Amino acid sequence: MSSGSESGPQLCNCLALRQAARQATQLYDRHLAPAGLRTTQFSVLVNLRRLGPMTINRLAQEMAIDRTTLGRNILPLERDGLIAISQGTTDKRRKELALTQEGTARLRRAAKFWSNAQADFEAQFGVKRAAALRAELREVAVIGVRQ
Amino acid sequence: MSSGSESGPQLCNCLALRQAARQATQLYDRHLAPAGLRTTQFSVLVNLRRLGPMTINRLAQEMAIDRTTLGRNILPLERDGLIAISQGTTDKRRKELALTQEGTARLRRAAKFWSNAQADFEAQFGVKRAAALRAELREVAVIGVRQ
DNA sequence: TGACAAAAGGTGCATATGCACGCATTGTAC
DNA sequence: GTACAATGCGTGCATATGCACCTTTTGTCA
Repeated sequence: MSSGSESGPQLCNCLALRQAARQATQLYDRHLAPAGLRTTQFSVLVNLRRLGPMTINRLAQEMAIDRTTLGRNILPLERDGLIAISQGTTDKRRKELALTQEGTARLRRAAKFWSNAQADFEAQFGVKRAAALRAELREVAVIGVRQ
Repeated sequence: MSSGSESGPQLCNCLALRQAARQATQLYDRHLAPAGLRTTQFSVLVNLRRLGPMTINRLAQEMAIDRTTLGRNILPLERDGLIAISQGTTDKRRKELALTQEGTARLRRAAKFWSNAQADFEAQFGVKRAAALRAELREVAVIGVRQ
């Protein structure tokens, strides 16, 4: 190959996405640390509050994450009493995830830190620029859904 | 908060980045699978070919990845004989990573699949649009470096 | 109703990620 | 030359990620 993978200025879309995601995750995680939550955990709680109780499959679809990954991500949250997992009544296969009171409280505390992280990010990257970036990233996420 | 984390259209930059990175990773990994390489592993090999033999710290810095993460990522590559790890002569702390012949061969095989992945991605997202996105993502990665 | 497809979820395996902490080696100053 | 900082790397711990494969439970249709 004359090599399409030479990468001074990073030609691989996937790599560029992963690097950026790693850096952003570190930034947000640092901010969220005082609340005892990781970025992923925070987003699980946020989505449960936003959409109400629901099953693992549904939430996974909502978060564009693999079902089995989410199934494991929620375990620490249950262990810490932030969410409750109950078996479905009509459909015994289902497991309903619901935010607990403690989870709600933790989420409230964490929200402040998340805002700080978001502000930190956007102070460096630009508010409008970030909004535009998110719009593009949404399109990228959709690509995956179609596969 | 009146809630900055409501996320129909995803307001969290970090989450947007992670979701997009996950989807892209799945796409690229599917394409690279026949070569027996993950996206991360492919990029390690690419960087070693591009920059020549070097230490873990140096490569980690080059790839904008945590040193300890990279230290573990290279283990499967060494196990499979794609890279060689040798102790430094002048400085005994150092470990030099180098592409082996087998690694070079594997990389050559994988390059084709990577091109397919890249083409697949850009056919859906747009070539110029992808280039613009990468440029923005590079800026995001730089934010992390400054912390 | 009995066979079979479809859906919800779990598990094993392998890798990816990074923080806190520790160990050995090297560089530096006095 | 010795104390001490700095550097290069490893480990323990916890979480994140997803594929292949499996079990249980529902839905469907003849």
